[in-house]
Amino acid sequence: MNVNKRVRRTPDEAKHLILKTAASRLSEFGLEGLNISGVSKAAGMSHATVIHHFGSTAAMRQALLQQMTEALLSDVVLALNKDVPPDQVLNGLFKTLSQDGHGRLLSWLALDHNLEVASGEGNTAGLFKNIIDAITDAGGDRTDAKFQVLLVATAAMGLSICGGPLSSLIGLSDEESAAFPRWLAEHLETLK
Amino acid sequence: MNVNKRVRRTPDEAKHLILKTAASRLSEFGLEGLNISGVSKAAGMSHATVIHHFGSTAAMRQALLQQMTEALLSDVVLALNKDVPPDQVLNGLFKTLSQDGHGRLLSWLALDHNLEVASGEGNTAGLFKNIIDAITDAGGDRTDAKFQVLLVATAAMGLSICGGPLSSLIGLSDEESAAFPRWLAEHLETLK
DNA sequence: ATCCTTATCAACATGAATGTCAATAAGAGA
DNA sequence: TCTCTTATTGACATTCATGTTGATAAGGAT
Repeated sequence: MNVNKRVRRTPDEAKHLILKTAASRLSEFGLEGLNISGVSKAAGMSHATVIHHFGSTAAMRQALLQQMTEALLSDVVLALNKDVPPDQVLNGLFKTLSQDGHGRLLSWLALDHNLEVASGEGNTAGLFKNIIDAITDAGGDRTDAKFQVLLVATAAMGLSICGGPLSSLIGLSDEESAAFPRWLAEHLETLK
Repeated sequence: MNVNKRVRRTPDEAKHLILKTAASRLSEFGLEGLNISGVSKAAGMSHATVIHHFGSTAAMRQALLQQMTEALLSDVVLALNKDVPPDQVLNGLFKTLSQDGHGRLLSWLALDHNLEVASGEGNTAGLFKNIIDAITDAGGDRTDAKFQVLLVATAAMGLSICGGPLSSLIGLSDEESAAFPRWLAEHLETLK
């Protein structure tokens, strides 16, 4: 028979394992899967352990969503910093927002009012300002630039949330769906 | 003192009151506010009454989401049936999807996998086909038309979910935000 | 080896949500 | 007025998630 050997992780290992499991459950079951009992069971530990490391369910949620938010911001910054040609800024923003469930994260944050938004202390506003500056520098009206950013951001979010079902409803083949970002990028040029 | 007189509603009245309260709580607290105890308390009745009329929490949710889905489809059909000029089809679709929390409804349905989608038994696909036909009839490539529909639908959803926060992050004034749909409609023309 | 920190867990207590049941009363029809 | 249907409710049982506590053991330090 099996002697129940007790595993002992470092605090960092434990937190990483827990957050990894929580992220998996979030994408599978939605926000309602983000509870201590479910996550602890899925991670193969007792729920008391999770509470020991995070303190409460709310704190665990907060930690996961903050981690995801930081990943999102990091990706956005990455997509913009490596001297991207100005005419590719919107394309990069779109691709980033529609990747890795970033759009879904934003939706969860926006749809659930009781989630405290772990916004990057205002530097996100500066981020958008940079994007708009980049577009405007290439020539064009400032309001037009803002509208373009808004269009790209909202479209990327919508696509990230239910792009699959929408594509099949509309009757887009897989190849066509894959070509959509390129189409959008090309036509954003003509918008200027 | 007040003799607690017991109100007696018709089944339809009761169901309408419950669903109305549930809708209010849904928009205020998100999906987690859609439980029997909260709704019954907000509606001023015992939770046993809600169970009597709907049977279970899941059934109540189902009823509400189905009602909202029907309202959404009805609005979309309405926006298209009244001999809309073809060049206004996309504009109408956008306005409809970004109104009345329709986009948020679609997000909830898409984000929460355990919600059985009360889809309109495939007639939604026909609906989109009509839209695309209308655009293509006015002249234009079919794939382009599909892309336009996808862009409009996703943007409307994204705007409906977090248009407010995004607008302020981007630095759009209220007047500018209000002008966005018109801007999009005008520039959709140039996409053809 | 021995000690010490602490990650882990079982057991308990608590509270909230769900669903059941029998009793009550409101209103319609005879 | 009387009867019958049933909407409504309080009380109860059950399940589940949360958080606490004391005990245990894993692993590093001395």
